[in-house]
Amino acid sequence: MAAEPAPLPEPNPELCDGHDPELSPTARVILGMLTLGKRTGYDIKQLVDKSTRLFWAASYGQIYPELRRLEAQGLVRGEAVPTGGRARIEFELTAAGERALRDWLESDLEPFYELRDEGMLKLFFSDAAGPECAIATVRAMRARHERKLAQLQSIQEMADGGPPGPRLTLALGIGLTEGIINRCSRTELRLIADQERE
Amino acid sequence: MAAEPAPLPEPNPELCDGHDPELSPTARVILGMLTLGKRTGYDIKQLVDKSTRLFWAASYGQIYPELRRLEAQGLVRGEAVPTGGRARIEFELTAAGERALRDWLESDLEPFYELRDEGMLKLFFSDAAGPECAIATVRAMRARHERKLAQLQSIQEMADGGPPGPRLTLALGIGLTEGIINRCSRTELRLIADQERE
DNA sequence: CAGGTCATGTAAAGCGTTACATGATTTT
DNA sequence: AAAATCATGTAACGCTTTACATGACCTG
Repeated sequence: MAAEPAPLPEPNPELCDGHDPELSPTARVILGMLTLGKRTGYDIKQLVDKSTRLFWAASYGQIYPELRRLEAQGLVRGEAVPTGGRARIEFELTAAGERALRDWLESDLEPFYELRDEGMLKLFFSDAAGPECAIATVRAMRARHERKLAQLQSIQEMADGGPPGPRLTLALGIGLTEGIINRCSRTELRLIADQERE
Repeated sequence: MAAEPAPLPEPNPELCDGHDPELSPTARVILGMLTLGKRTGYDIKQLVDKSTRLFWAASYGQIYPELRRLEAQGLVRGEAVPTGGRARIEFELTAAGERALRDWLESDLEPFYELRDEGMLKLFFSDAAGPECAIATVRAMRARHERKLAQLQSIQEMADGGPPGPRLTLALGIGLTEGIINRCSRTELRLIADQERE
């Protein structure tokens, strides 16, 4: 079984210094968003919420400290650009930052993937409750993904004229979500049929 | 080693006011797994790794303290059942635990859902790297889900004669994963075609 | 008798959200 | 004048993983 307790004495890839101590999760979105131009922490958060949020979120409490760290590492450069009396710090990628971003994008390390789906968990244990439990759960799952789909479709025009990366990602996301909704619908119908057969 | 000298947290930190302070995330899997009968913390971890892990994980560092907390809340009951000189504590649901589990299963609060997919993020930013980046990324995504599918199929016999909840969940999971793989394949082929057209 | 599995647990660190606190500017 | 938005940031808390530590039992 390929379970967790596999403490292989893995040869440390970071031993030879002079190279990136690996980007932290939030650093990846930040650097990525900065390829679009100079942004403030606030801007980055808005962008994330409008684009990657459904598969990669970030909060202020994560973004601001991380920007500081990235600046200390020389991967971004911040410049105070106040608007009137309003504080404002615009960040942009440095050459090292661009390199780090490309290194990450081109690395073939197993990309991180994590799903936490309470609906599936409820379905799994649904035998411990009444027979409508499974149906309600699947219905809730479908509803959530339908909302998600609507949201994705609503930003499609925005991505339309843009670069291929976001366009592709959106198209793939829409496709995946449609597939999920279909599966949920089918499961739901089958459950209802099963229930009525009794 | 008998872990008695350890500073047990206050026996009654929870108010005994007849209202559930909502199950913590890990508590949900634990209570659910205990519907299958008496289990040790170790057993629960094995079960999670073999069944729900792909959409709901749990680690020892979470399970053991949570079992203590659940016992303090009166939702589970632990009994020492040593095998020879080997320490062993089997837990089972109490009536209150069963009630809490049902309450959770039947609650219609928005179920938690969170996805963190580095592959999608890479695809989103793939314009900042070479044109093979997007292809490699989608290929890696497909590969991961193919592995996941194989794993799901490998446990299908195990679930076959069992209760409907796990069976349904597995079937849905397999369907979803197949859909994802298909989308990835199509995206991949299209990217390759696009690249060759130049 | 070595190596794997069973079984317990703790400590530290990382990642992340939430809530708070502050104040300026813009919109209604 | 109120409300929303822009913009910064911190502190507290919660969840989870990782690494560690211990030891008994089982199998080859």
